[in-house]
Amino acid sequence: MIKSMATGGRVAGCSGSNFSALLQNQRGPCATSQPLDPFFLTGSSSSFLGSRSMVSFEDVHQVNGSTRPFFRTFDQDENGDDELDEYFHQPEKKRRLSVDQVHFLEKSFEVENKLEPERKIQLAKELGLQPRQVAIWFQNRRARWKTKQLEKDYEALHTSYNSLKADYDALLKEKDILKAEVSLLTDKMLLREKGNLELSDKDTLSQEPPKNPIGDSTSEGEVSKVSIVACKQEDISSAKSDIFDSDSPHYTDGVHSSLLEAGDSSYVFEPDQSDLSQDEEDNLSKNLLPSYVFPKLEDVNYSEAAASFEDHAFWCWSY
DNA sequence: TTGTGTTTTATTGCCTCC
DNA sequence: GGAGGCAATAAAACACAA
Repeated sequence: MIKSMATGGRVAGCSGSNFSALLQNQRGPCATSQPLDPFFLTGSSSSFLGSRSMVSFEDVHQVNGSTRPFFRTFDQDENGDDELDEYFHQPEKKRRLSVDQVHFLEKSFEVENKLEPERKIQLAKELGLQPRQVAIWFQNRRARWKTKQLEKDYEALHTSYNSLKADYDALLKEKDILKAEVSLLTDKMLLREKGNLELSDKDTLSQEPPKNPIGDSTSEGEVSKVSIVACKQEDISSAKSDIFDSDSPHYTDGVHSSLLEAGDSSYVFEPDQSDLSQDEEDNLSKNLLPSYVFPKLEDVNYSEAAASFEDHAFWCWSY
C-alpha cells in the first residue's frame, strides 16, 4: 500500500536525518535545533532528545517511575556494535511514545483534533517523530475520543430514560387510583338513581306524599359528591339515559307491574349507603338488590353503562 | 513467573473529496 | 488518481492478580 509505511521502513530514522550523525550526536538525530515547548523542558529529568523509535530499539518507556532518557544513543551502550548490528537485522518493535510526547500530543489535540499537513510536520519535527506517527496518533486519539463520547451520550440517555420511566410509573399508579375512585362513585350513584326512580313511581301510584327514605338518608353533601364525578350534568344524563330511559319498555313495565303486585311500600329498597364500605356497596349493587324490586333489571347492561359513565367522567376530569 | 485483560501503536481496506 | 479519514483489526507493551 502506498500510503502505509511498512514497519521496517521506519528503521531508516527520522526524516531528513543522517544516520552517521545519529551515531555521533549525543542528542540524537531528531533533536530539533528549535526550542521545544517549555512543557517538555520542565518537570522531568529526561531531556527530550527525539524519537526513540527512530533511533534506538530499547524500550525507554518510563515504567515504575524510573527516569530514563527518551532514547539512548548507541555510543552510550557498552556493546554499541552489537546493538547496531541488531538494529539492521531485527524488525523494529512497536514502542510506546514517552509520557512527555503523549502529553504534548494531548495538548495539541485539545487545541484541534484534526491535523493539517503543516501542523503534522511541525509536531513531528518538535517531537522527533515521523509525520506518519503523529497522524496515526491523532487518528487513534480521535477514535478513543469518539468512544468516550458515545459512552457519555449513552449515560445521558440512560439517565433520562430512568427519569421518564419513574414519571410514567407514578402516573400509572395515579391513574389506577383515580379509576377506582370513579368506579366507586359510579356504583354509588347508580344505586341512588334506582332508589329515586322507585320512589317517584310509588308517588305516582299512591298520590301520597312520599315517605322519601332517600330524602332522609341522603345528604346534600353526598349529592354534590356525585356531581363532582360528572362535570357536566348533561353528560351524566346521557350516561344515565342508557340505563334508565323512561321510554324504555323494560323499565316502565317492569317497575309498574312489580309495584302493583307487591302493594306494600316496604319493598322500597333504599339503604343509607353513606356508611357502607366498598365491598358492601359492591354486594349491594351486584347481588343484594332483590329481584322483585327490579324484576327486569337484568335486562339492563349494567357494566356497559357503568363503563360508559366512567368514560364520561374520566374525560370530564381530564379537562 | 506467568496467564490474562487492557491499552497503545500500527496496518489494512474502504470511502470521500478535490 | 492521490491524499486523508475512518472502522476494524493485529500485535506489542503494559498492568496486575495468583
